[in-house]
Amino acid sequence: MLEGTSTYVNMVTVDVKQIDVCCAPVVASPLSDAEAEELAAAFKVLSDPVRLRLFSLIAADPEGEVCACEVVDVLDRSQPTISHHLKVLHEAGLLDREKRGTWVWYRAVPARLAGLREALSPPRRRR
Amino acid sequence: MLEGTSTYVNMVTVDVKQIDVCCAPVVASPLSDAEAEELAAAFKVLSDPVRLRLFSLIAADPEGEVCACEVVDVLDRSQPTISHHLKVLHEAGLLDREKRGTWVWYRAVPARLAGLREALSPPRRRR
DNA sequence: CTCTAACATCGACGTAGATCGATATATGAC
DNA sequence: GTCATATATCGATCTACGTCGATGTTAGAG
Repeated sequence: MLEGTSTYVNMVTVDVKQIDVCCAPVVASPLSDAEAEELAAAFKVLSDPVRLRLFSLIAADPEGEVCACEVVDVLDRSQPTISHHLKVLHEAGLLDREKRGTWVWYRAVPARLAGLREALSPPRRRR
Repeated sequence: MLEGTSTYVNMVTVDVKQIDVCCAPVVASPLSDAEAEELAAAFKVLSDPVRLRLFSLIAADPEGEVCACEVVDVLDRSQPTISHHLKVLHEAGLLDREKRGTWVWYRAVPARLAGLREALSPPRRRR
């Protein structure tokens, strides 16, 4: 839900996937091919150090949001590279994006992170 | 600690690094360069669908351990490819490895998964 | 010893992706 | 309108890595 991508009719539409809780716990039962693809794609987004630092920078910010202009100079990468990584994080549902005038502000999406954490959760205790 | 890798003597052994809790929560404070590198490397291991299915297959097994010979035919990959992925998972500390005769048995390492889950945890509540 | 099966290693190939400079687009100031 | 700044897109380059066939290694059976 949310994030509607294309509305009702979506013919091909590779994604729609990423959204939401993402996946059942890896440890609970063997992942299907589709589940594995989806989860792997999510972790791939987190598998780059620059993206991790970008996300961390924004998620840990006391104001709760950060202007892109602030992070461009912090890490040792060019502006196009930073822009690229922010886009990847946004498309993965990890960052919310809001344009105000010339600037773009980013906020972390805690629910998305929680979804990934769920996938790493231990199985339900049996009694 | 734990995770002794090969028993006492292990000569070359590139790692030793990865071990343990891995990283402070991403959301708590901005990651350092080193922390980001380490965490990214960990997530990279989980960013391949075949590896995820392999790990899931083993972690979800009721016996708690799985022979490599059982998983070779399950996924649609060659034996060298499966062997490669099992090695990556083992070196990342996600799988324990025990050779018995001709066969090799793998077990999931829950603590390692918990470490990664920690890194995705929300920050401590303030009061 | 020979033979066979399980697993690992090697080398090569193909694709994905991180990076940058150049350039395009958008917004506000003047 | 012009100009400057913030951000996005494009195209090219370089490297990382998933994959496989061929081959090597180890272990048990006979």
